[in-house]
Amino acid sequence: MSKTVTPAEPIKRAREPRGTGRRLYGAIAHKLGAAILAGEYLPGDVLSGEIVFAELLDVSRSAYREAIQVLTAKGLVESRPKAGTRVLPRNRWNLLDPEVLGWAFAGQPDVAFVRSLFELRAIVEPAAAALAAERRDKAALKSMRDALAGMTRHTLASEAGRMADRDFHNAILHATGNDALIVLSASVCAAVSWTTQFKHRQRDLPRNPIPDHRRVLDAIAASDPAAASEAMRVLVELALEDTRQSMQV
Amino acid sequence: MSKTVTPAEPIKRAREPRGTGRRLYGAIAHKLGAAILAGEYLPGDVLSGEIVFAELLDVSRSAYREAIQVLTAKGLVESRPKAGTRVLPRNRWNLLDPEVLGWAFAGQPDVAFVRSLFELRAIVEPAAAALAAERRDKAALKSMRDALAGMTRHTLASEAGRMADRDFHNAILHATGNDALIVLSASVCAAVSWTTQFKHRQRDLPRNPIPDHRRVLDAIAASDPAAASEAMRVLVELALEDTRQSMQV
DNA sequence: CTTAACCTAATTGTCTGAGTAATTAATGGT
DNA sequence: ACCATTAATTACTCAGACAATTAGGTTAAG
Repeated sequence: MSKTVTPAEPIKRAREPRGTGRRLYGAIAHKLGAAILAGEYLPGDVLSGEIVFAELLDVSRSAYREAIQVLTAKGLVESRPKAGTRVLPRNRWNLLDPEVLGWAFAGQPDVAFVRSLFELRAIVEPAAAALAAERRDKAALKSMRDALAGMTRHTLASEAGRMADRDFHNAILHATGNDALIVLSASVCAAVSWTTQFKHRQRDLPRNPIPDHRRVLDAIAASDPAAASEAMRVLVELALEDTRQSMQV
Repeated sequence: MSKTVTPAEPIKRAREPRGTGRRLYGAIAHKLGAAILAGEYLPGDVLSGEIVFAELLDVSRSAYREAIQVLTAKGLVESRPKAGTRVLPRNRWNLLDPEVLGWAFAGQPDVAFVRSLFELRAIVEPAAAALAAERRDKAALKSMRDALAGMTRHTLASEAGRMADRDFHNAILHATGNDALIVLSASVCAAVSWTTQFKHRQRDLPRNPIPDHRRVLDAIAASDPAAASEAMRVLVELALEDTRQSMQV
């Protein structure tokens, strides 16, 4: 059933920590985007008119409209005169957009969606590892080695460690030299760090991830596509296994 | 070298055919987005301030700013007080966003980028076909059959035929039941129709695509993942071959 | 009764102009 | 040479008016 919805509370104008949205319109977009991803506003729901909604958020219509343009650009809503702006069906959402992904993980993420992401990783990353094994140059290998060193030094429980993990997967996708895959890296890496953070939020790491990563690196360094692909396949599968335990996926 | 850039000419206010951008801010976003994708504005370039740029486009600052929010949401530009709004490096662009993809193909698309897209298809679509073979239901099979019938009835030279082709690939990705893959479908299908249109722009179709598609459909209907994957692999490879001939990829 | 054309009202879209806040770059003191 | 302070530039936010579009109801015709 589609009904017209209103915001729960005004936007906090106080400077927020950072990352949510440095500017007012960004904060609004974040708030609404997260609400939509959390299922607070359902597809088909229409956001009560610009004037009343902006009024309730205690912001100007300009700022509200600019936020709506952001959501529109990401396929979350659509606005038409007389009809209002309504939440689009889920299949129109750009779920792979890094920012949307962030909104999805701002709340309790849907287990089915997390499973989808791992399935995507299971498809893309082994293939990418194989390509990387064929095309890697010295610079790319150095990036991977540095990232692995970072993962070893800091643990995955720390922010720095998760960033190193992200860098590792990022370096592999970059080594493919494929623009489309590199763009996917932004999404995949976001998924990696979010799910990793999730695992640690609930229990501490049951398994040392370094050996898995090292096998991938060694295969790529040895220019062995088949081995790289297989090693990466195992890595993603184990990661899924860990995640499954901690969030009943 | 990064310099400050200005628009070439004002926005045509007359009602444009359709599809470019139904609203003024959409038209501005389309114009600027296409210009950026075409390399007219290079990464690092800064768009001369809001006031002067909007003035030169002959639009209000509101409309201009809303357009910039769209580009920002897609990772093409970034705005900061005192620094201006500048074009971001290419690796920040959301190249898989359907709208960005459209802008990329609005001009002469980069051959390396087209090759990247085919490589992505070659990775994703066979895997998706395999998953579809495992999980397809009657409704999904019907969608595929209908799409294939549409491709047969209209030719691929017509818009309707290309839409049917799009529907076919779309149906397969939907049949996987994987949200992440379904989102990718929007991008992949855009790539499919754009490249197909490109092929036909230069020479007429050298080969009948129906048998290739039918083999995929039959394998999925038979619940044979390996055969579906292989059939799809061949299909994408042949499509790449055709495209390679007509645009020196 | 169904269908098509028309009108109206509601809502988003666009414009203008003013003032605020953030950030960079220059300035001056230590 | 380095750090705090200041100034200037730019995007950001606000307010209010008017225009353009269209959903939905109304009327007329088939």
